[in-house]
Order: sequence, then structure tokens, then C-alpha cells
Amino acid sequence: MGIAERRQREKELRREAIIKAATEIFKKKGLTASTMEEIASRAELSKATLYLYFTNKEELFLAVLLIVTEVFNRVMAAGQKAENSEIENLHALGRSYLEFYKKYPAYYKLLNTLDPAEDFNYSKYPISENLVEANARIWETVCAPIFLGMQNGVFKADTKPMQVGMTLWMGSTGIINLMDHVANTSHHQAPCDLPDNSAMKYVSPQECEKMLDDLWTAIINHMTNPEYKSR
Amino acid sequence: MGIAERRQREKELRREAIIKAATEIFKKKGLTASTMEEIASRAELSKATLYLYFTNKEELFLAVLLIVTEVFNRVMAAGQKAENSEIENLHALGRSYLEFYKKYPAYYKLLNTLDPAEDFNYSKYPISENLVEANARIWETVCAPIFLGMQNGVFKADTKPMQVGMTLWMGSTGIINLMDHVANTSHHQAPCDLPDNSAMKYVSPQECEKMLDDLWTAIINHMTNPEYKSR
Amino acid sequence: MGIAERRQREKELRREAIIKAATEIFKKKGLTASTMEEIASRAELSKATLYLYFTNKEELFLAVLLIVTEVFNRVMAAGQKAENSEIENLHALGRSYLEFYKKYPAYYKLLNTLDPAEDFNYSKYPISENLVEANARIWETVCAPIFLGMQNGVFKADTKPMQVGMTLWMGSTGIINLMDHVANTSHHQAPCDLPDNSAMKYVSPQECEKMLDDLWTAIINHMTNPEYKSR
Amino acid sequence: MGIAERRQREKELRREAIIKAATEIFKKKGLTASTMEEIASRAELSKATLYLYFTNKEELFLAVLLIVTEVFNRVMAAGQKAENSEIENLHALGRSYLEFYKKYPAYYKLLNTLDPAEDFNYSKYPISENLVEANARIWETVCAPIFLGMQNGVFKADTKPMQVGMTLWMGSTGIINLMDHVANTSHHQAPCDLPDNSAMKYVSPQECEKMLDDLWTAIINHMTNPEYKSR
DNA sequence: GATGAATGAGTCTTCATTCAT
DNA sequence: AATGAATGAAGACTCATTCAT
Repeated sequence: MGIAERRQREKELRREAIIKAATEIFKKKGLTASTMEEIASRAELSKATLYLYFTNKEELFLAVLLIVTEVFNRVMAAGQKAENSEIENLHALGRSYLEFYKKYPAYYKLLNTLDPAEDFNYSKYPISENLVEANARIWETVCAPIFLGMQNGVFKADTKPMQVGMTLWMGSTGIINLMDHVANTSHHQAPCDLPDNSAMKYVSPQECEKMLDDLWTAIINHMTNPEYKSR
Repeated sequence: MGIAERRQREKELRREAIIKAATEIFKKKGLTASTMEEIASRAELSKATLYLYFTNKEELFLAVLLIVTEVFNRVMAAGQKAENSEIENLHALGRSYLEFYKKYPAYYKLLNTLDPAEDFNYSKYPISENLVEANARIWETVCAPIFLGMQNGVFKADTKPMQVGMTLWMGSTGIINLMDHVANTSHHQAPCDLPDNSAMKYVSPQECEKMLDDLWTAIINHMTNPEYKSR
Repeated sequence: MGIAERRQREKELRREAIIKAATEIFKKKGLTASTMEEIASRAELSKATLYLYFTNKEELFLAVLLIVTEVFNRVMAAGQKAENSEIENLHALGRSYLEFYKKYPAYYKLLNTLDPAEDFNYSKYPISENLVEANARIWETVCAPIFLGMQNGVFKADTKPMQVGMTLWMGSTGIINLMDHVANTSHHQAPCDLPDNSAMKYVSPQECEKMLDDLWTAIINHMTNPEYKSR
Repeated sequence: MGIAERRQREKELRREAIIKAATEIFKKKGLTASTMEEIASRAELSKATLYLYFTNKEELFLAVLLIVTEVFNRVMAAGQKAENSEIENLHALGRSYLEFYKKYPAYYKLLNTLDPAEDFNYSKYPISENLVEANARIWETVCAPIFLGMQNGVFKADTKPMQVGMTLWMGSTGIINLMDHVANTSHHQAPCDLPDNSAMKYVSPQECEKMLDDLWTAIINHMTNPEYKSR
């Protein structure tokens, strides 16, 4: 009995190893420029082996995307606690997003910089359904505290959940992109001629985190009914 | 005007035609997936001709990027007027960014969704210096009113220009991305199960524009000294 | 009967199952285009198992050919009866050939439409000797009544057995091919513009059988000494 | 003006060179086992060049088939003369077939031993229409004298043109195959144990030709009205 | 004995780039 | 200056075959 199970587990592990390798390569080069050869070599497997686990490059890409999205969901959901206030849970989402970026930078990058692959027909692959479902779950997680808050009267009645959700989302993404940019280019020359007190030239990661916090605070504050405002 | 000059002008026109064609293709497919064949055919030229104007695909890509950046600079600068207040000029930057997106969607997309081409060694190409320079000019344009405002006492002394600039930048990008996303997917189903008053389900482009305006207002307000605040 | 014997028998059965599966696939796609994967799957075995019974694809192909040839021999021989006249036995060969086609269409096809695989060095495989031997037996069967008839004075003394044999052979093959062609294409449109009485457009299988009979009759008649002619 | 024409002509020549090379390879190995590499190398061109002239291997194969069929048509039609009797023209068809085999053995082989490529969807390629048309023309050529002869009362009224045509066809093919077989194996050992007067062992090419002639004579005679019979 | 898993060696096809005209 | 033609160098994907269990 144990043998079959071990086999199964090993197979699962190998699948994950491939996905891990693929994640790195896809992150670096995008779908088109990544080669199965390179992914295989990074996974220390032969090219042909990849095809035992995935029908082709596109499907492997979707598998990667699915894992990334699921991990993302997990991280986001982990911060949500039923016993916390909606406001607290919303703030937690922001922190979780940041945490996700820090813990899985490759995943973050992949999620936010796909190449524009116009002819890629996702829907051809069964796995794409899981992906769509996982994406929907993201939105549910993000919007849940907003809805709850509206029902409980914490947030204003005219709040538009999707709008708020997207704003938080995109805004956070913008700032985290900034943080990432800063992290990766601090050793380059200054992008423009600034006055001499170069202390102000750059935004530190810490400052970015603060900006992120500010953004969420501002937006949440904006839709919170006065009697629930804390800060 | 002599023959040589006409020749020169025709050559310039052809170069631009190539860049125009390349822009469309690169936008649709990114650097790697675009082919010289397709670009040539769109420009109604032979593949070989492209190589008379650009040494290779990478250089053509940089040329496209340079044009895009320059147009962007032009649009951003066009809204700045010496006779206007710094606050007014800052707001104008936000409006110009939006205008750029609307007028040159292909350029906008290119500027914001490059594929991650790690091996692409820009610096190999002389043209990359122009690009770096053009990028620097963006920052100068964006930061100029902030600096000026600080010197004039309109903005708080502890304002960090780059930080503010980047926040405006990334935040705006986030919202415009959102708007673009909305524009391209408004016919799809709701991404999650929302309550029945579906009026609030989607963010309209108009709402996005408002969000953008709010963002700028909030940030500018934040750093403006009380005595200069208008709204 | 002991375990070893049962084992032996099971092994034989499995071998035959593989050959059966392979026959179908080879018939459909020829040697090169057939894959071990497909054969294995049709035999409901794993690919690796095939290699327990055959050293490689080529040898499996030869094994199939050998079986086919042996079955062919069996069918041809089955119609021959020592008590019958040579003329009767010759006619029986023609009927047997037709019977073989009808009973084992896949075998027939395989025997008559091999792909031209020039590099395939049969002689490398021991089994090829059996095959050569089996092929020789075909000729013996076919030529035997001719020789006998010549010895008995039934057939003319200047008859050339091989020539007659081959003529019968190839002629029959031609007609059976025709029959097969007709069977597989009767639903298509007429291959050329024929006059309206389309009754004559096609050759029915029955007509083909008649043609076959006529061919044999004509050839046999041709070499039969007048005093033995029956029809 | 001359330049463009020369270009055009050279291009046509190159196309033919590729088809020539492909014919040889396809004849030897069939569609599946032939490689573009080998064809290219035989044509003394690079692999990629083949793709300038044909969209893929299948289309190249069809192009080869089309050429072969057209040459065949040409050879068959060349023997037909309006001033000759229908009987004479029918005989000429048989001679032309033999001539085709002798002059273009590779073509003959290709036409008669295609591999069974079940999934090959010919109709996908525009060129397949030409092929279908060329095939139809074969039948028209073969059947024309039969029809004419029937109209003129030379052949019996109950003659079935297609049946006769196919019989001639397949019968001839059978005999020519035999001839080819003989030609290619005369150096092998005897396929069976024949008596010592081995003079009768083999059918000489000349004998084959005689057989062929006999076949046609027999069939034509069979359907000819008595008053027109010559031999 | 049977098989799941792995892979080396291709094979088709594409494409950036060069070159003769 | 422009281009048709040619090709070397990849890259996705396949498959016969091996091997550890």
C-alpha cells in the first residue's frame, strides 16, 4: 500500500519542482522567451520529462499561474480573522499583500507582469477553469470585509465595493512596484538631476511601506462612517 | 531645397513608418513574440529594409521605446505653463498622463507592460543613452513643480520630491491600468458574486477618472502648506 | 499440467495479443508512423512490456509480418486437397486468396502495402529467416499444382511455373485491390464524367469476384492441354 | 524586364529541383520516414529554404504527387492519336503505362506505393484540388477510347467502361509490379525450391512485357464486337 | 513479469539576419 | 536604396528505448 502512495507523492513533488523551476524562468523572461530547455535544465530534468507532467509550454505556464494564484489566495486569506473588525481585516489585506510580495517575489512579479500574449487561448486548457475560479476567489476575499462592513453599518451605504477593492488593489500594486523598482535600482545613477541633499532622492523600502499603509488608511477612512473611525 | 534634402526627409519618414508599425506589433506581442517579418509587412516594406534603418530587432525596440518616451515627454510638458501655479501644474501632470493614455493607448501599453527580458543588454546600443536621457527628463518634468513649490513655500519643507513623484506616478498608473482593464472587460461577467444591486459592481471609466483626480488632489493637498490650500 | 506450462501458455497469449494490436496499428499507419505507445495502449499493456516480448519495433514488425504470412499460408493450403485435380486445386488457390482478403482484411492490407523502408535491414533479425522461409512456402504452395499438372501432362510442357504463378498472383492482387478500393470509395462521386446510365459507373464487389474468377479461368485454360480442358 | 523573368524562371527551376529531390526521398522512404533534412541536403539547399517554396512536408508531398500525376497524364495522353482506331488507342494506353514505368521508375513507385497515412488531411491544402483534378483526367484518358468505341459500335453495348478501365489498370499495375520485383531481385536466391531447369525459374522483363500485352489483348478482345476483331 | 518514469536523439518548423542583385 | 532569396541557429515537441522498483 505504501509503495503506490510514495510514488504518488514523489510524482507530486516532481511536478512541484518543475513548477518551481518554471516560475523562476517565466518570471525572468516571460512566456515566449522562456524555453522548455532552460526550465528543464533548471529543474535538473530532461526536456522530455516536462512533457510527462504538462502537455506543453502553455499548459505549464497556466499551472504556474494557478499555483501562484493559489499561494496568493492562501497568504491573503491567512490574515483574515473572523473575530477581527472589518476595518482591521481590510488593513490586514494590505499587509498580506505586502507580505506576499516579500515572501514570494517571483510569484508577485509573475502575477503583475505577464507578457501580452495575444494569441494564447487559455480556455483551450481545462486547467484554465481552476485558474478562473482561483481568480474569482481573490476578489471574494478582498471584497468580503467591505461587504460585511457595509452590512454592519461600519462603511457608508453608498460605498462601491468593487471600486474600492480595485482601487486598493491597483494602488497597492503601484506602490509595491515602486518598492520593487527602488530595491532593484538603488545602485544605479540618479534618474534626474536633483539638488544636493540627496538624502531625499530615493524612497526607501520603509518609506514605501509607509506609503502603502497611508494609502489603505486613507481609503478605508474615506468610506468609514464617522462613528467607527479610529484614526 | 535640393535632392539630398528630400532624400533625407524621405528617409526620416520611412524610419518613422517602421517605428509606427513596430509599435503596434510590439504592443500586441511584446519583444520576443514579435517578428521582423510581421513588422515589415505592416510597414509595407521588405524585411531586409528594416535592417537598413536599424541594426537589429533589439535596436528597433529601443527606437520604439525612445519615440514613445519622447512623445510622452512632449505630452507631459505640453500641459505645463510657466504662468500657472505649481499646484495647477501638478494637477496638469495628472491630466496629461490621462490624455497620453487616451491619445496613444499603444504607447501607454508599451511603456507599462514590457516583457521581462533579462538578457537584453540595453547599454550595448548607443541609442540607449538617448533613452536614459529621455527617461530622466520625465522625472525632471514631474518633479519640477514640486521643487518649485517647495522653494516658494507652497509645499511643506519636509516634502520628499521623488517620493511624491513616484507615488503620483505609480498610483496613477495603477488607476489607469484599472480603467484600461475595465474598458476591455466590461462585457465579461462579474468576477465575483456580488449582491443584486449590480449598479455598484463595476467602475465606469468616468469613475476611474474621478478616482485619478481624487488621488492627485489628496496627495497634493497633503504636502501643501495650509495657507495655499484651495480645496 | 503444471504452473510452468500455464505460465508458458500465458506468455504465448500475451505475445499474440501484442501482435494483434500491432497488426491493426501497422496496417493503419505503416511502420514508421506507428508508435510503440499506441500499440501498447491498444494491447492494454505498458510500453515497456512490449520490449519483454520483442527487442524493438522493427522486430515486432517482422513478427507481425511472419504471423500474417503464416496465416496466409494456412488459408492457401487449406483449400488444397490431394484428391482434387490440379486444375481444381489451382482454382482453389484463387478462391483462397479471396477468402483471405475477406477474412483478414488487415492482414491483406499489410501484406500488400508496406511502406518502402529502404534502411530497414531485415536480415539483422533472426526472425527474418522464418519470414523468408514462410515466403518461400507461399510460392511452393502456389506452384505445386502447376508442377504436378505439368508432370501429369495436364498442363503444357512449355509452361513456366513461376511466370504463371506470378501472373496469377499479381493479377489477383490487382483485382482484389480494385475490389477493396471500390468497397472503400463507393460513396464518393464518380471520378470522371461518365454518361448518364450510371449503372455502369461502378464495379460491384460481385463483379470483381467474377473478374477474379475469369482471370484464373483464362490463365489456367491457356496452359491446359486441350484434352483436359473443362470449360 | 529580363531580370524579373529570369528570377521567375530560376525560382521555378529551384522549385522543380526540390520536387525532384523530394521525389527520390519519398520514393525510398515514404512520407513519414522521409525527413526535410534529407530532402534539403539532396537538393543541396538548406532546410529552411524548402519552407520558402512549400508550407510544410505534407504540402511538398502533395506537390510531388501532383507533378508525378501530371507527368503520368502527359505520357498517357501522348500515345493517343485521334486518327487511330479505338482499339489501337487502347493498346497504346498499355504501352504508355509501361513506358511511364521505364522512363520514370521513381514516379511509378510513388504512384503505387503510398504509405497509409491515415491522418493526412489532404483537403486542407489548396493544391489538393489540382491533384484531384489531375486524377480525374487520368480516368478520362483511360476511359475515352472505351466510350468512343462503344458509341462507334466497335465495343459491345453491354461493356462497362469503368470496370474495364479499372481491370486494365489494376492488372497492368500487377504485372508491372511483378516486373519491377523481378528486376530488383534477380540476384537473390530462388524464392522456392524449383527443379533444376532453372531457366524457367524467373520471368524475364521481356516475358513480363509480353504478359502485359497479352492481358490487354485479352481484355480488349473480350469486349470487341466480332466484326471488328483483328487478332 | 510488469510497469511507471525518464531521457537522448531526433524532426518539423520558425526566424533573425545576411547578401547578391 | 530596396528586396528576394537563402540559411544557421534555435525551440517545441515526439518517440524508441532503458531502468529501477
